[in-house]
Amino acid sequence: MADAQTSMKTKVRVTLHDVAREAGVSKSTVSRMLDERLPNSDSPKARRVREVAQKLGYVRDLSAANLRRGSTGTIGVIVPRLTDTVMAMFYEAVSAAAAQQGRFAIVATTDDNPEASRNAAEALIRRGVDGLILTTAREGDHFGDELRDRGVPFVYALRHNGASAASVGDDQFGGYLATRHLIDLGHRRIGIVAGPSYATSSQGRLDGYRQALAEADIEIESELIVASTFSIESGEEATRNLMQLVNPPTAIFAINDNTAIGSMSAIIQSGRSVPNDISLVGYNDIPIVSRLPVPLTTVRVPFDRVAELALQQLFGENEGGIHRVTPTLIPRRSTAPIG
Amino acid sequence: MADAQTSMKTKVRVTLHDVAREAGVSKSTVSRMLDERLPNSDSPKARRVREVAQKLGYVRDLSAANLRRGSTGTIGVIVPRLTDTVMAMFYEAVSAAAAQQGRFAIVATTDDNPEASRNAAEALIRRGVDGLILTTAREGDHFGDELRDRGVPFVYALRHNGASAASVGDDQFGGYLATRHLIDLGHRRIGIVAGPSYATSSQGRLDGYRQALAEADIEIESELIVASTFSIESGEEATRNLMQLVNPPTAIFAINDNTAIGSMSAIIQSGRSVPNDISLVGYNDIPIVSRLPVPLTTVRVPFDRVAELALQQLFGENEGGIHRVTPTLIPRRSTAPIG
DNA sequence: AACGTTTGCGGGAACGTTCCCAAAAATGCA
DNA sequence: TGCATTTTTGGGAACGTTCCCGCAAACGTT
Repeated sequence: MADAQTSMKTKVRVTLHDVAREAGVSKSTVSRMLDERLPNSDSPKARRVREVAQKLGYVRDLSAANLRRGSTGTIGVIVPRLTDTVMAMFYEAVSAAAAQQGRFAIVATTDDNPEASRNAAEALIRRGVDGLILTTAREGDHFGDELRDRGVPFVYALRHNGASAASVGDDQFGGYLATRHLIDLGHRRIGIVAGPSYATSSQGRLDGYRQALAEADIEIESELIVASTFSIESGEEATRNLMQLVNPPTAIFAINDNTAIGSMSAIIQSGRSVPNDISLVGYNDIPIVSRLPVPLTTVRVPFDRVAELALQQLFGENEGGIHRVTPTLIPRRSTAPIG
Repeated sequence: MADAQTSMKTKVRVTLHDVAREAGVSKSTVSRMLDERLPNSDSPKARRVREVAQKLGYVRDLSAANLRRGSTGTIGVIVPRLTDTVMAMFYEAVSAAAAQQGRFAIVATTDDNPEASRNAAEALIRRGVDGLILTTAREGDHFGDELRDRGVPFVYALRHNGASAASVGDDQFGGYLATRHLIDLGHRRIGIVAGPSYATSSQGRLDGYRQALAEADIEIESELIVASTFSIESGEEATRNLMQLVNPPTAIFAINDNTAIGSMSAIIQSGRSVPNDISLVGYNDIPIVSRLPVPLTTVRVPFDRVAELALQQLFGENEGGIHRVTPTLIPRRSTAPIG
């Protein structure tokens, strides 16, 4: 700190006023010329101002600008945790999409705890975000109403609560794709690690599973549908149960890649192999799964698209309602024709 | 948006002035009573002010406060990518440590591109961060000098550049632990997927490897040391090379968990098994590796400690220099006595 | 009781922008 | 050229805080 004080460069902040003086115009003019929201003119005066600003190393003080403008150009993202690669991917997508609009995304985590979720939102709002993207929707979640009452723009993403505006992947279609793929490979006895009942994402995928089976005239057996969370352990446990059935499935659709990794572990521990004994499909295509010893067949969700849509919904160009983005199946070595 | 406008609550901002009026004191007093940096008194007047503030739903306008205070209480973190779970863990640790100081951490990614790194720093500085934590140090990196000249406080983390202040794990010791563990299990022919030469983290771990071998009077063979990046693919490729040696190693130390996952893949593809044929050690203990079919022995780095130290270095309570945090070995099933 | 010393409080000037508004300059048209 | 209209410009008032400073009240000490 002492260093900074005594450094050569007198660390005086270059202000709008300095630029104005140097360029021989008023600060209002400079402000206008440098306003990134206006189409920037190329009149000689404008050029000159920009040049001078550049030369003096002027950077707008965002605190001051925000205060005056009454908005911060910041959007808040709430995720359960960043160590869940899906959430990291999504946040990066939001961040990129926001940057393209000249906005900045900041993130807070909740560890899937509704209480912490409220705190996180509070922290972000205090920070003055112009809008909130929530990935933590639960079934009977009224958090959105609360935000609406407070006048904070928000949109759900990845999961929805059935009511508020949301941008999500088409989970039912994704679930359909995954299951259909297994059916096409000849499997008739297909288990599903079904995820939690509170999340619309897992429910949607489960619906897709049912739809595909119904379409192929395969009876839906409840013993093949095992609830779980989104965690690896949970996938492992659920799959262990499936493996212990008198008549175990020949294929498994896991609700996401994490649970699929757990599944794979359980399958191998039961002395079976993927895909020879059991075919396995995951969901999300997180980077790691394509590099596993047996690369995982999975469903890819275009998160950048989901992020874009969410932003559009936040900032008006787009209607409310629930927007769904179409996922794609990525076939890999973990699925094979029934042997 | 129309909704927000027409909502019941006239969305007038509650300001310091309103609280002052309601409580019958001046705004200076309110400001003082509500200043979180001062020890908050419990005089009757203070109580009253807090009470009124609470009642009116006052929240300080951070833009205004930041403008006046000249600092934002925000610290910027620059990471290559958040989809690298190590970086996500570290960022979460920083975020938590910052919260404890009443600060807020924001993050920008660089995709390991020095150019993008500069942009990221620029964006964060524009955002008015009080300090920067960089995880992207490279060998002859002069970015730090640049920041110093501009008077921006910063500290390197996880990797360092040999000169500037940094908070890192003790990589040499970690590398020693990993290698020593393999030696203790009877291995004498130990390969290393050595990571890139530009990062002090991988270099340190490699030094630890050498140290352990030297200590055990095992000759260091250059064919057992294979450079790589930090990626899964790279680990896979490096390990493939090791497997093709006339006299392949009986154990491998991979520079991080990602490369270890790649390694495992290559080992299995070569028809060998972990740990029966080859013992394998990773580094970082990212959540997934404990859940792999064969749980991975690895070295755990206390990221919360690293984060704390980094913050201390940023904000003065701590000297510059390079602070090292001691890692621990986490033995799991991927390592076994030589057969 | 008188006098320094601390403590608490309020007025008001910053902080660096943006944006309203009135005035000036440039433009168009007859 | 003269007048109406558009565009550009600068002055100055916000935005909501914090913090300096002066004053009054409370406190101790002799």
